[in-house]
This record gives sequence, structure tokens and C-alpha cells, in this order.
Amino acid sequence: MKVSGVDGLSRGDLTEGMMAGRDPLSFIPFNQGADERSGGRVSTWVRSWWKSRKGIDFGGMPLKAITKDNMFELRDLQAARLWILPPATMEVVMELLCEDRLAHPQWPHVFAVPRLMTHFWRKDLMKNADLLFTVPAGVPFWNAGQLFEPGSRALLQQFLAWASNFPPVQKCMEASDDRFPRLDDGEDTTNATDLEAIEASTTMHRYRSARDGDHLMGVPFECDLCSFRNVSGRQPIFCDRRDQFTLTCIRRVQLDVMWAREPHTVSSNWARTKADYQMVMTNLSVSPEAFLPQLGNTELRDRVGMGAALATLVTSLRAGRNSTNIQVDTMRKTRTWISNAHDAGQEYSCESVVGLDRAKQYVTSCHTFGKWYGRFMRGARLRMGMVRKQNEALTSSVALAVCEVAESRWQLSSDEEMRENLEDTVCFMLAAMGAGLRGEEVPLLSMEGLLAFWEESRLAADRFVMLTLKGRFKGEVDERWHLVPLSDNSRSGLPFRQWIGRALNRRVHCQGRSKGWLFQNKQGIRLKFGRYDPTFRVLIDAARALHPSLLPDIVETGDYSLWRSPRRVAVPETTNQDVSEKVIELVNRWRKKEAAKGSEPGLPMRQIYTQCLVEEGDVQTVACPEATN
DNA sequence: CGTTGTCCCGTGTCGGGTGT
DNA sequence: ACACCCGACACGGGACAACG
Repeated sequence: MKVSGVDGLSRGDLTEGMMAGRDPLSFIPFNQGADERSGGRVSTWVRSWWKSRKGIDFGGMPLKAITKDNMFELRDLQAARLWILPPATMEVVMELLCEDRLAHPQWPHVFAVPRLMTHFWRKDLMKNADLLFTVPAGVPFWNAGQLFEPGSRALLQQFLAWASNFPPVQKCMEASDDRFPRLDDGEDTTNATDLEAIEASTTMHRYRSARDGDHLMGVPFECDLCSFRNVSGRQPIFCDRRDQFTLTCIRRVQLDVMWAREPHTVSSNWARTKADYQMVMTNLSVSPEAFLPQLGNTELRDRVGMGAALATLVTSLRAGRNSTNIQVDTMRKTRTWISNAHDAGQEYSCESVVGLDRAKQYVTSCHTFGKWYGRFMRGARLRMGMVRKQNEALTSSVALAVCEVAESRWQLSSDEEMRENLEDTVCFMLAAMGAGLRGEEVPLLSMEGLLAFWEESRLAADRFVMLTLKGRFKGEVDERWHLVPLSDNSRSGLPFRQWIGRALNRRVHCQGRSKGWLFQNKQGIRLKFGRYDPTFRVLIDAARALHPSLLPDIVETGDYSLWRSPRRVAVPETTNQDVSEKVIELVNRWRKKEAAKGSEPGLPMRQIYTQCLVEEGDVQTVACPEATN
């Protein structure tokens, strides 16, 4: 306004801009179409998505630009129309457009015009357009690969409809400011030469752009703009930071949804679609709408759960412990609370499906249970990958070395407190290892149970230690006894009886205690594995010092914990020793229906415990009470 | 002491991948 | 391109460490 001289004129300044004699059109170019103003880039861009990658025109119809030379000869034009004329001509152009649509309804129209002199065209065009994109100035207009470019243009007729061919998603790339975590972040594979690295480098391009046919993979696809309107209920403001970021997130979500399917799956589906369509059209008298589904969403509504997906996605920007961003496992908790909250709210549904021999199934309208959201989670998971830091497995050789170190320290020490600490720690480790227990399960060892079997098992022909756990285990609804016998002569030679015997001896004879938990403090509170972890790590360190070749250098002592280390070895070692799967499962969980189940703690243990079966490796199994009674 | 992040598990289902 | 098989993964909750 200032440069043009309009501002100055209002204050009597007659020497600026137009008043100084400069051409008014140099300030407001009514005489230039979108192409002239962009140096031809608008029509180049339109043509880029009008043709498929193989160079086939959308709907088989070539796109012809309408110019001042042919705009009055439309009856002879056998092509789709690209209206790309200056705003100053719009009054005439709109008349011609309406006339042409009446006369030749079969031709699609693409309309691009700078947003000037809008009174001539905007109202009519909005009425006629099937799709309308309006973007104010100041937006990064020419970013390569932006599917939904700015500019003011209307796409008339048949673009999304059944007309002749599905419109492929042409170029839909992740936003330039997409900073969402990717598994391959930080890996430079651009100069890779060996096969493996080249293979990995292809993943650099995964998740970054959509592929032909991605919009037909079984879940709804709507463009970023529609999605934005669906979740916010308004048009985006392109200069608004939050709106921009929301659009970035929407693009990320869309790509994640698409990349839940492998490229080959998408391309086969797409190829099949096209091939079948061609075959039907050549051989049958069937109209396309008879077998092609209508695409798009007629309502302004988030029908897929874009809102929930966005909420889930932004959490992934939070900082994680293992890597820069949080893990997928952490991210997906958003889903959990949303579905929980959903059922807590108005949309709760009482409907359920009850199978005769299976769990109930519930009907829900929650988006997070939908197919689309599932795809999003899958895509996001694939993109993010996961970084896991698990407890190191405690092999029996390491455990033996720990026992060796503990034994010598125990023998040398006269400090009863230290001795007790050693006993408890080693006892904890052996019980966890022998029975494949998790760190939180070992404290369920009960004094009453242990003592009840102690003498008898010592005198038996095949000597063993009976571990007796009392409590409610994962997945169970009531308290039960769980009995696991550990052989005195186990293959690995772990001294179960020696250490458990020491611990029991101290409790019974020194402390006068024969009831309660094996691991409890003076107040009778059950102790957790964390209580013994420091001592356990000290013993590991000492064992390492004693046998330097015991562990690889890369393993850190901190990787060991009584939480999972003893249990992690149960799988590899038992597998190596050909222990039957049933036995593993039995010992791991005691839950196989036809095998041993625990029993109510109220019953006398004599009934629960029937006999020890064949020894297999370090573990023996208990016959199931139901089976024997 | 509450919150956040991580690790882990058992189970059932279906669609992707593979072989021809 | 077709036929078929099997394995990967979602799901929710439990547990605990680190942190504020």
C-alpha cells in the first residue's frame, strides 16, 4: 500500500508510486496468471500430478491449458481443461467455464488463479468445485514434493470420483520439519558399498514418502487439509506455528498409516486394481460405480481417530532413556488411556459377544481400536524401532563362580550380619535360577512350606529341595501354593541345598522364626529383590576378578540384576538340554490347563504335593493335583 | 511420595510373505 | 500371479527405577 502510493495519497502525498506515474499493474498484477507470476511452475506442478509415473494421463484425458487464444473455441477441445488465466479476465472466464460445463460435462477442470479480483470468481467457483485449496501468501510455495501445495486452485469434477481411474497419491513426502524419531537416525549409509549397508540404506527412504496405491490399502485416506479440518473444525492458518506443526504431524501420521504395509504389498494391490479395472471395462457392460467404491469423506468429522493418533504421535518427541526419544512401548500408553477414558465416557457400550469357550468380546466405538489407528501404530512402530537394554542372562557357570566367591567370603567372615547378607543374596539367586523365577516372584517363598518339606526331601532317595511359593501369581485370581523341587544333584552342580539350608538354619535356630516369608525384614514386611541387588553385583564383580574369562568385556556388571538375570537363562539352558516344552512351560508358569495348577493355600500341602516326576536337567516337575485325585 | 519411563509377559489372530 | 502357511504382534497390566 505504501509503495504503491495509496497510503500517501490519503495524506495528500502525490509523489509516490502510482501517483508518481508508475504502472499500477506493477504493484498489483491483475494482468498476470498463476503461471506468469510463478515462472511457469504452477502448470508444471499441476501436470506433474496429472500424469502417472508411467506418463499416463489421469483418466486417459490429456490436460490442455486454456489461453486467450483458445478460450472461445472450447467446443473443439477434446481434453481436460487447465484454466490458468489472469484475474482480470475472470469475469469472462467464469461465464465460459459455466457454459463449457453445461455443454461438455464429461471433461474435468483444473482451475488455478491468484487470489485477486475475487468478486469475479470466488463465489461461483466455490459452488462448482469439488475440491478447493486456498493458501495465503508467504507460504513456502515451491517445496519439492509437497502434495498439497498452496496457491488458489480448484479441482473440478471427477478428481476423487469414480470417473475412470483412481487417482494415485503422486508425491506425498514427509514435511521438511519432520523431526520424529526414526530407527536409522544417525546412521550414515550414503557411501555404503557392502551389501548389508546398501540394504540398510534403502531403509533411509522408508517412511519418507507415500507410494502409488497407498490410498487404497483398506483404511480411509484424506488429505492433510481435510484431516486438519476434521480435527480442528476450521481452516488452518498458515502463518500460525501450531497450525503448521499440526499439519506436519498429520503428514507424519498419514505416512505411518501407509507404511504399515510393505511396498510390495501396496504395489501388488495397486497393480491388481488397475489390471482388473481395465479387464472389466474392456469386456463387460458394467458401469464403474457398480464395482468401484466411492472414496472420500462427505462429513467434516474425524472418523478414523486422527485426533488420538496425533496425541499419540506428539508424545514420541519426549526424551527417552535408552535413546533420544521415548520407546514405542512408552508412546503407546496414550492409546491405553484414551481407550480407557472412552469407555468411561458417554460412548460406553454394553454390547458384547460371548463365545462358548472363549473370553467375552466387547463392542466399542473407540477410534483407537479401529483398523486405521492400528495401522498408524504399526507404521510408527516400524519407523521408530526399539532400543532395549535387558538384564544380562546369568549362566550357570557365572552362578557357580558367584557361589564360589560367596562361599570363601562366608567361611572367612566372622561378621554374622555380613554372613546373613551373603546367605540371603545367594539364596535369592539360586532360587530364582533353579525355578526360573522373576525377581518379584522369589519373595513369595514361604517359611512354613520350605520347612514342611525340608527333612523329608533330605532323606529321600533322590535328594531335592522343595521350593514353596505362596501367593497370587500373574494372571491368577486367588492365592495358591506353587511347588518346585530342585535336585541336589543337578547337572550344573548348583549348591541349592547348601545355601537354602544356611538361610533356613539362621532363621530357625538363631532367630527363632519358622513362619512368614523367607525374605522379610524385622517388621515382617516382605523384601524385594532390590534389597539384594547391590550384594549380588558385588559378588558378580568378585567372580569376574577371580575368573577374568568368565564374561565378555563388553558386558557390564550393571547389566546384571536379580530382577531378570536368573530367569533369562532358563530359556537358553533348558532348550540346550532338550527339556520338553511342557516342562519348561510348567515350571515357567504352572498354568497349562491340563498340567499342574497350584492349589488353594488352605488345603493341607500333603494333598497338593504328590510326587516328583523324572528329573530333567535342573528342574523336576510336580504332578498336577487334579490329575491324580 | 507421585510421576514417568522401561521392561516384561501370555495369548490369540490374521494377513503378509514366500515358494512355485 | 497364485496358493498356502506360519509367525509376528497387539494388548493391558504388573513391577520397579529414576527423578522431581
